[in-house]
Amino acid sequence: MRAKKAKTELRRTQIASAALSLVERHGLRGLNCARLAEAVGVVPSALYRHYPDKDRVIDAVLDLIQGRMAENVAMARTETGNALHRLRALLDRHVALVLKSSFIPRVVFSEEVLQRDSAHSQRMYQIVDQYLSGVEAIIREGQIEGAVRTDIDPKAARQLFLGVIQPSILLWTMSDGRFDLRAQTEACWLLFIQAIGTAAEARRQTNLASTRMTDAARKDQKT
Amino acid sequence: MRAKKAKTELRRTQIASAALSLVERHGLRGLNCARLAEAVGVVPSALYRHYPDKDRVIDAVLDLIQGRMAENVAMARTETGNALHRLRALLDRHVALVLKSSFIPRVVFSEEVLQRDSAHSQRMYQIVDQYLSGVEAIIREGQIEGAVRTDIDPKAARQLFLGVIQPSILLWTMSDGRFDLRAQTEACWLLFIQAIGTAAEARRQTNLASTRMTDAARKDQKT
DNA sequence: TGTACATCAGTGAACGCGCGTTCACTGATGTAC
DNA sequence: TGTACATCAGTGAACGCGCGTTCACTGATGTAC
Repeated sequence: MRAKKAKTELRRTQIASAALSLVERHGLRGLNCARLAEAVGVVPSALYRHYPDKDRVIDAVLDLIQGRMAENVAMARTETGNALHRLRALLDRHVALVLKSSFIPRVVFSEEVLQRDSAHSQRMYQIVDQYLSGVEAIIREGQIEGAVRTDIDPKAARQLFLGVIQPSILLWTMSDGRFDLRAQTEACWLLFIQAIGTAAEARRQTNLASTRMTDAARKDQKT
Repeated sequence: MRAKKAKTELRRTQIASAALSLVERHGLRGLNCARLAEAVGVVPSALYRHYPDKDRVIDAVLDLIQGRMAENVAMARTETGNALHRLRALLDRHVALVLKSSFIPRVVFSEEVLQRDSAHSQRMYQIVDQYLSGVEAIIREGQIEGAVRTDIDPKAARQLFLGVIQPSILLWTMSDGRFDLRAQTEACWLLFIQAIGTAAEARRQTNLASTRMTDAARKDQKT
């Protein structure tokens, strides 16, 4: 059956978002021309009317991913409460994104693209760097607000923020569900607060955490 | 030219270590039958006299990798000084391994294998878990020695230890050398110490770090 | 408003590449007598 | 100790698969007169 003709501008966005969807669900490995064409509703060779090659499609996917991550940061920054609350909100969003079975953070923070093609490495680096710039901005605000210690290096802190999430995602991916992603990031977050929070904040967050834990336990008993 | 015949037991180890060497230098992507056979000095089909398929070769590589990482942990644990020194030694070994252009840690702590085949995920999980068990053991020793706070969760701490290294390796890989791996892990290590070290140790390590930094600066001026 | 033509998105067959793997063979090495 | 045979590692050609990509074509859509 012949697909209805569509303007190339429309098709380009259709292809890009279909590609993103495939990547979300199956990782970059799951993105091939046959599947992509099927998702769009055309034949594989038709893709070449709109993109010169597959790498340009991947570029488009990276653009969309960058947008989503920027959105996550932007949303977190609108949260009420102090800088640590906003950081925590970003962490939760990140975890939620992973649990929503989205491959996006796995793709960005893994090395899937890197080895295949070093041109995409640059883009990836830029995306991660932009994300971490957002983290750093929140941390600096925290230093002004008095929630974050002023004697710590914001560059190091933004790096370690990623360290709170990334290893947990890794192990969660490997473990096939046995690894408790939420609990582990929660535990690492607590340590992170001990490292960067002012003394008062560190105490406050520890108390908050134990509240969250008993809340979760109560919820578990109910269900 | 016909290769000299060799006992299959010998060939098996030759193939495994040639495969490891390829993986070290080019990642798992760089491991294919043609290259592997060439490295061993036989023809591709000859490999099938010794391994039933490529996945069994990868298994052998994972065995070797597990050995290397276990060795790293074992060596670090023989270091003099307290638990934080030993942990720091392990961190240095890990970074050194990466800088020695070895792909090993990248392979293990990335998701390269995972998506291709979930059978290998299990093995990877096991390897990482064993590594982190070593880290956890050191942390618990630290709690007994009084170098590590007793009110922190060793499970979380071992996770965050990985978080000190992994994101830095990621960015270093992407950045094509622009990212300073040593400096960044050093900075994250300092934060990590703030999180898990007892108050006295945290102060001590901060001082040590500033000494290391001026040492490095002096060294830089010399060269 | 209708006709003639140009444009351009969609098609299906085919290509070339890299890859893991098979298979009938060769010939060196080891073993039994 | 020498001969006959079995074993088994190495060979090269070929296969099948998945993949990205090309190309001559079709036919719908838009445009000029």
